[in-house]
Amino acid sequence: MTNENEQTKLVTTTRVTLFGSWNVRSCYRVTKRELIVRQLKRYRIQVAALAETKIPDSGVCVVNGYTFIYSAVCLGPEASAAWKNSGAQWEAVSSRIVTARIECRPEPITIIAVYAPINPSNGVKNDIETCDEFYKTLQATIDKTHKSDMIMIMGDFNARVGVEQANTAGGTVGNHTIDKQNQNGRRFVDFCLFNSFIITNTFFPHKAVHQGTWMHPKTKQWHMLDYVLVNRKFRSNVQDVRAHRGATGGIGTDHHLLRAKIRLHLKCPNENKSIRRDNKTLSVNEKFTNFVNSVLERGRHYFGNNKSIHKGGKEWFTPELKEIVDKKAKAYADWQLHRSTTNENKYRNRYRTLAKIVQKKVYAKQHEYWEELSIDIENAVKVHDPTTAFQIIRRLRGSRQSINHIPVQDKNGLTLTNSKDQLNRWKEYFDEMLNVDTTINEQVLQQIPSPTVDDEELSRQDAVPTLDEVVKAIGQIKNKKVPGKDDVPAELLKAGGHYIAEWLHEIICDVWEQEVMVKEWTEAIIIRLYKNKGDKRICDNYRGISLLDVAGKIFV
DNA sequence: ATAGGCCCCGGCGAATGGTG
DNA sequence: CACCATTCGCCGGGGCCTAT
Repeated sequence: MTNENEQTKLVTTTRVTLFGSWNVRSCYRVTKRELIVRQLKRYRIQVAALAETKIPDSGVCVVNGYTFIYSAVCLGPEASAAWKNSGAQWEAVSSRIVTARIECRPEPITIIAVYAPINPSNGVKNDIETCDEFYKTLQATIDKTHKSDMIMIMGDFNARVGVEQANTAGGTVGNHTIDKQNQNGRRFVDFCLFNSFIITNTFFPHKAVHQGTWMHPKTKQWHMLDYVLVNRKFRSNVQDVRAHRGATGGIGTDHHLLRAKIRLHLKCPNENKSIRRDNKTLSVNEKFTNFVNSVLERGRHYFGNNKSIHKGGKEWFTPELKEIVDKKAKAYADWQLHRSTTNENKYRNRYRTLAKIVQKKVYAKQHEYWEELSIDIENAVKVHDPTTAFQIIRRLRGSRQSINHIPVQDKNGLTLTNSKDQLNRWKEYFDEMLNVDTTINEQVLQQIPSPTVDDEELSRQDAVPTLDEVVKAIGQIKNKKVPGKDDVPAELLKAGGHYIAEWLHEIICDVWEQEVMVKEWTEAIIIRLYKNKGDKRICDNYRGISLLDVAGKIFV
């Protein structure tokens, strides 16, 4: 899909893969994500490190074939395949650092996407501490990588590398710098020296406009703040690094896209081994991942923050919208061209009006899709559940023993270690919700009249809560207003009522039967499911309720 | 039985606060 | 200064209650 035509023919083993580093200043909304993907596609970037995504959680989602490992890495289709092929490892070390490992030729590559703290202004203690912490974490992360790997650290370092460092820094810094060093810059170069990384940006001669990635709003000076680092021994693999200004206007950001040409070959499977069919051979975790993928992603659910979950996909981005976004991008380019001329204001205003229109339209679109979402969920649940999701759940449930008995090997591989953070986070959510809603908790629990039949049922068959019970619980919640909050789930329940209930039931069954670990997983699912509604209030309530549901069943 | 009032909510723009 | 997310405040619609 990308660069077959030119490079592949030359030398097959050394295909060029394009890497990007981009401060996108939010990829909070899925609309924004799609815009980003669009630009990445345009620049044929397979692996991108995004900075300032403003996504508080970590996790994985897919947009138009691009895999977002948020909060910071975005993988193109091929890279995604290669990544999945090599075990889909990722880790959100901190909110500022995300790593992913991909099998490549000649060496596996560890990508570290970073977003460094801003330059501490005149020794403010807090800032310095965050910087220290950041570099400490980064160092620790590097220490953990495979020694033979090619390591690429990409991202917004908020550091300025000085001309004067080119000579002193022992080959770490090239001759093509544009800045005076600042405090972060010093730290940054020290760090590179220590780990023998090279700052690839500075090795390639370009026009100044193709080097700077960010313009200081006041001084109008362009600075090089985004960097691509690579370990020294892989220096020769880097063919070029430069900034591309064209991508900036398409999404609202003030940073330019930094693109690196790296000579390496992504090891993707010739056929993306049909993911869902061969379940037998899959480990539990893979099953789980598949489950999440197939169900959540199929329904196009994006989780991450309560507002940003909705179906993504093809249709919202209409030609009309596309056109206007392009127009906006063009307007931005024009504006940049006329900076500090008499006409600047004209171009600026044009850009601004266009930007406003785009914002409005995109927003409208998004809302349309939220509207459709309930239907979407219903369909997803209705159509895909019986065939895939439910099966997977059952299989999951069926392989309960294996979950319990399978040694660490199965669990540790990818999902567990890497998403430890996530699990903890979900747990936090869980705890939080429970704590916050304790009052409601009681009320709701009282409302659930603990049907006697169900008690028998419970003890009789597998001690699972029955579907009835779930339905009833939901019904109760729906009918009866919870004081202080409103009877929100009605909508969603109306849309997906029965199926949702079944779904919940399945999950609760799992929760009921299985160990803590799995419980947390399923809770995660539940949370995500209910976060899908998009609206914050609904989310909160629903999530609360669903958790209460689970909690009620489990703990009472 | 119907009309009118009240309340609640979602939608939307403007203002605000925070960030680089 | 530009951008982003959030909040505030206003408006209009619909449901529900009540008064005639």
